[in-house]
Amino acid sequence: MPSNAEAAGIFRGIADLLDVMGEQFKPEAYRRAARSIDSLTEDRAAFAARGELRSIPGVGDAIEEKLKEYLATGKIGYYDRLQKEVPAGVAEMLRIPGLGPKTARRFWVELGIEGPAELLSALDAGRLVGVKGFGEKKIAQIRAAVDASRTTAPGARMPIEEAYPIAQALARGLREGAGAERVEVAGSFRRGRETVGDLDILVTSDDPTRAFDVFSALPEVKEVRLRGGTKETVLLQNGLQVDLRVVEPASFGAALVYFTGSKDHNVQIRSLAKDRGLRVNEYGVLRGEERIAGRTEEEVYTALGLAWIPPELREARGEVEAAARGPLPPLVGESDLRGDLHVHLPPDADASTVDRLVTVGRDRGLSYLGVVVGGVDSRGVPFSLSESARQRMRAASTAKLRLFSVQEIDLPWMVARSPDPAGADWYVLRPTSRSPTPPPSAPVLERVALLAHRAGSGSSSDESLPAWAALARSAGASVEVGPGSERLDSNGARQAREAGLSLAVPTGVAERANSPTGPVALQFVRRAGALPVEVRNADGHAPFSGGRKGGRG
DNA sequence: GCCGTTTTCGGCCCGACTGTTTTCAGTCG
Repeated sequence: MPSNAEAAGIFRGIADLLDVMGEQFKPEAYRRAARSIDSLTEDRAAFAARGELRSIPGVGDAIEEKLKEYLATGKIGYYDRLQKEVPAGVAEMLRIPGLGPKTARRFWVELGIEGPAELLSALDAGRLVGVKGFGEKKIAQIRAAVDASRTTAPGARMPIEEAYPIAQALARGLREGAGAERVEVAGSFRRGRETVGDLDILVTSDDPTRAFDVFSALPEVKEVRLRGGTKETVLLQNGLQVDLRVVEPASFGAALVYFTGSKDHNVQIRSLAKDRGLRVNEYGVLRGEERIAGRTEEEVYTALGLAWIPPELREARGEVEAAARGPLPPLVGESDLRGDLHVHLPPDADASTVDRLVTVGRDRGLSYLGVVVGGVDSRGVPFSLSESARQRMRAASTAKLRLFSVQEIDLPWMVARSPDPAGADWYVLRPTSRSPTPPPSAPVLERVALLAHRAGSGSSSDESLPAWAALARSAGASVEVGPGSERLDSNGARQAREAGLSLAVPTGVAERANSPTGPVALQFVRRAGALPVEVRNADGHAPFSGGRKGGRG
């Protein structure tokens, strides 16, 4: 079955080839369609079946025809024809940073260079020397970029939970060292995308040079790529690229909107502004030369006649139209969380671990915690919380913060042995590698609060999800959303939500203070558009709290 | 190639940065 990602990939390939051929607007049109198809939560085929391909933003007559052709034959003739016109290597040269379609075309047409390898030998042979527009620096720059692109995978994206501590450290370094009043990490990081390609950091400072100096000297930074009056680009030790921009306070909101994106969201609000005789850029909303908004994001959206839109929703999926109609319903937020259904303590947890958990839980304003007291670990080995920790759970559970015991069950294990009914207040079902999809006759237990379902590795269509959804529904269980291999990503969460399932968010309450789990999980459910009422641990009641006393071990 | 509460044709975001330039082209985000 051809996937959305494959179709999007072909359209990107078409865009690259058209770029090299010197087309003006078609490449962007194909890329826009590709982005749109990539972000679909429903398989494209389902749209085709209902004749709704045209409802996908960026898909018109021509691209609809090509999608239909792809669905029917698995190929797109137009792409095949283009590939015959342009050598594959010419489009490959676009992957080299700093080398765009104009240059690739010139190399190909004027110098007969048909790919990165030939480019390298041309450089070695000195064939670029004396060519108009190619000075000494430019040639050195191209060589460095070609060399770098052979060793590092271009376009590699980093999981957001991996980027999170790095972003926190950079922001902290800027706050402490550069005296920046406001520091905000924008880009896809702020939108809570599963992966980030780079980081965009915005700061306010009246001394940009000092901010750049401080930033370049942070231990995470490997080298400075470029530095101008308002912007610096660096490469981190781990290969991640980070852009730092210094903006004045009167423009901070506009810059935040601009650099948070997404690209398609920005395009949409710009065209909206144009309709109203306004202009939006990273400095503000302008009527003629007069800046009418820019200090805060709210100001910017209001000036455009829009309600403020949470960053997680800024993907040009209808959020602009909704914000034009009025305020958006508030998405689930940190302050809505009442408890955690699924808290893991470390293997050596004792009474003092429980005490620390209680302190953090109280500080976070939570009113219940379901602590895992036993189950099977990822290797299939049974584990059990120590007796001293269990005793402290019973003692420390209060009306204000109740502690519940949770038993984890993985599916084959559950089929083989029924769990001790007295052992837990509720259960968490965990799939294992041995049970990718539940059997139709999977037994249904009582008091299953949570299904920790493996995410479809970031793909937008997860074929096993319907089976898991059916199991969750029949068990009355919620599905866990968040980073990691046993939780749904935001696409999965959106699908689950559209299927009417309730969601659950880990709080990261038992993890170290700057752990990404809680904040990233919250971003994922928000990207799925979840309201507090759709999130089980945000609805004010502990699951099954009426029937049993907490703290049984 | 897409799109439209002014348009079915004529637009298509726009500013920063770099390098090779004497006023700009290319790339990037």
